[in-house]
Amino acid sequence: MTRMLNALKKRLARCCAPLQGTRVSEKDALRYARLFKALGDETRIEIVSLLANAGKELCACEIEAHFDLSQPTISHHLKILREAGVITAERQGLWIYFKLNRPCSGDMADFMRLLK
Amino acid sequence: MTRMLNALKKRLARCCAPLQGTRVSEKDALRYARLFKALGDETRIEIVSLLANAGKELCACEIEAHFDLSQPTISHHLKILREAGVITAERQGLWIYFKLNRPCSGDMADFMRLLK
DNA sequence: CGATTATATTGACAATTTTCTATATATGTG
DNA sequence: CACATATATAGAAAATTGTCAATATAATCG
Repeated sequence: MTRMLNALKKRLARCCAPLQGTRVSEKDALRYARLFKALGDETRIEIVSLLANAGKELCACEIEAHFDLSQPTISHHLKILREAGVITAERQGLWIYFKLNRPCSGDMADFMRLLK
Repeated sequence: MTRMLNALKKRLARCCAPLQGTRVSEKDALRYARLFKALGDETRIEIVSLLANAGKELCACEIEAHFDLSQPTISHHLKILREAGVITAERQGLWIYFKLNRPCSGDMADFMRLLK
């Protein structure tokens, strides 16, 4: 068997056919990763579930009251959720109210559509 | 104004009405957090998008070929995705094929339903 | 069996994340 | 203005994560 045939055989033995098609853009990959990173923490999932269950906006102190964590720690988690677009914040006098930003589930739906 | 009235006023000035209803269970919070943590990395999002776009299973070497990362690093990411139930793996001879585990989007749908 | 190839695991290091204490900022009250 | 309260920020320590080089394991081939 010639060397050429060996090379051909090796190519046929490839594990996968070559791929075409495009991957998600780097920009979208970053966007999705940021959203999921924000949700990838047990405390933050519970904050989100608290807001979802309340069905209304809650001030930071109410949220804090449900956790065994310091005020700055909860403030930090709220900031991460806010920056990822999962929640929004609005000051009313002395309090700052947080609520779910429902459009964010649009991003998640986009991602699920990607999965087909 | 008596001290009692002051205390009452303070209670009326509460930022939020007390909450009833139940939060997500701790078990579910962990489950969601693990899923989202797995997806909260740009490389892993791109692996998932690669598999989604290919529309078929891919062996590890094919996946590796799309990244500028070492083989052990990709292997590590594949393991995390596998353990979170995002992908499944099946050995066929020398190669191990990875494919999307579509039921995982059921978990995500559950979470989105939580958000209402 | 020995050699080769594909993938996984180990162990180390660097980067990032979570958490805290201490302090700052913003708003409201007397 | 001084004081109280709600939230944010800074800075540091501890835990977790992403990465790599080296090595191990598993399957195949001769």
